[in-house]
Amino acid sequence: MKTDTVPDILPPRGHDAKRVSVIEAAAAVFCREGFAGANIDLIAAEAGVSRQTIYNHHGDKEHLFIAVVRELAERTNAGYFETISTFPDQPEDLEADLIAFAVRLHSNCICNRDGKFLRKLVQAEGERYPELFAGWREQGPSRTWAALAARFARLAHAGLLDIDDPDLAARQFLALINADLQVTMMLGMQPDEAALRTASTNAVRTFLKAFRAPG
Amino acid sequence: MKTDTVPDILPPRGHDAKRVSVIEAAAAVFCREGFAGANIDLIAAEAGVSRQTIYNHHGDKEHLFIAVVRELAERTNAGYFETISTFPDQPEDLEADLIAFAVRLHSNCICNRDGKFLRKLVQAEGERYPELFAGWREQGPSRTWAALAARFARLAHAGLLDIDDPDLAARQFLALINADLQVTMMLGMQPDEAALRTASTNAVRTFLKAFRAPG
DNA sequence: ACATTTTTAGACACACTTGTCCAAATCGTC
DNA sequence: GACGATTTGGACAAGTGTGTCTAAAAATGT
Repeated sequence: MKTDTVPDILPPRGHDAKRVSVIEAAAAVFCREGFAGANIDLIAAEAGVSRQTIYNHHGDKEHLFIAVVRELAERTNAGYFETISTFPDQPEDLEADLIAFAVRLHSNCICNRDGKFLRKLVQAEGERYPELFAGWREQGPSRTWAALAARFARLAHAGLLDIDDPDLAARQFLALINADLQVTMMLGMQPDEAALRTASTNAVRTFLKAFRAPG
Repeated sequence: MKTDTVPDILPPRGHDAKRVSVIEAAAAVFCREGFAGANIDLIAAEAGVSRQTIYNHHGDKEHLFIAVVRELAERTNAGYFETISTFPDQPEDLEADLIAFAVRLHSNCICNRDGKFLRKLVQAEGERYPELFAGWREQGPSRTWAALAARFARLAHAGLLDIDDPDLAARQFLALINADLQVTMMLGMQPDEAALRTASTNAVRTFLKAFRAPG
């Protein structure tokens, strides 16, 4: 008879803890050093794990890399959907609510650890793993953009916005969000809260000048 | 007595030709493989030059990399200024002229070989060479944004646009320009002419909805 | 044509990494 | 406490890449 206090996840506990710790460390090192420059010994040390354990779990460097990207993509994707679910569908103050939403988007998705890592890995190694990143593109940006577009379409339907092409509006919203932070992010720096608010405010103001429904 | 037919550049001809050929090949390989993954033998082969020549010219891998970034930054910068000098200061058809300008910006600066390479190198290795990329930032984006902002300010002064903060408008113009091509560029793909036109048209239409002067 | 500089090809030492193997230690569970 | 599975550390072979050195070949300028 099984005395499962809780139907725990299949693999045992310590095993799993090490697994995520490896992924975490590998993500950091792959990002810092690139695929070729990443050193498995260093990843092992940073994960607090022996090198052999990494080989036990993932086989070789390439499979480890793939596992890292999949994990990051999954998390980042989940973060996007969760944040988009807080979109202001019935805003009291449209501008303020959209600004707050943009700030959430930044801190939960674009500027957080996983988001930054994933973006960097896509840019650096995208051409080396076409199928891997094609998959990311379809599961990630395509879906999240569509989700965001649906929310904007709803605001338009409610008469608050004047939007022809909701998909385009969603893309432009995201582009404007990033306008002030492009270079900062490019160099791997972390903008502070104030910068996030400023960037979001600037973006939303311009977005509303372009798309706010007349009247 | 010197019979200089033309006051040629100081270093001899073949020497210089090899120098640029090395930079060219190195740029390509550094971008494809990253700094750590780049192989000097491969660069030499791709440049049609012996490995020793590279060491003669640049000393070691790191100095070669620095030379590549400097060269790309210089060229890209020059391209930006040249293209910005074609900004429509006295437009006949504001929308059409701005769209054409945006297309030029894409094909001469953002999507061309040097621009793509430089962006990728900044993103991949920016954290490893803080001073190098800090220099790029000041000589590049800062200056080009200011130059573009000045042009927008002029259009505003002429009563064609309604702009509070020309610097912000310039950043947002560039951000909108890229809105449709973000993912494509991220994966290192080259958008075709039609995509460039579409992206530029979408961007300029929204930009003008936000900033066109009333009346 | 000659003198000087540059380039070339190859060999070389050295360091570093990956991935494997194995015996001992540790962990989780009954 | 004992059992099986996992982890560990260390040694190891094989491959790869950097940077140096050399002598011969080519190019350059006068």
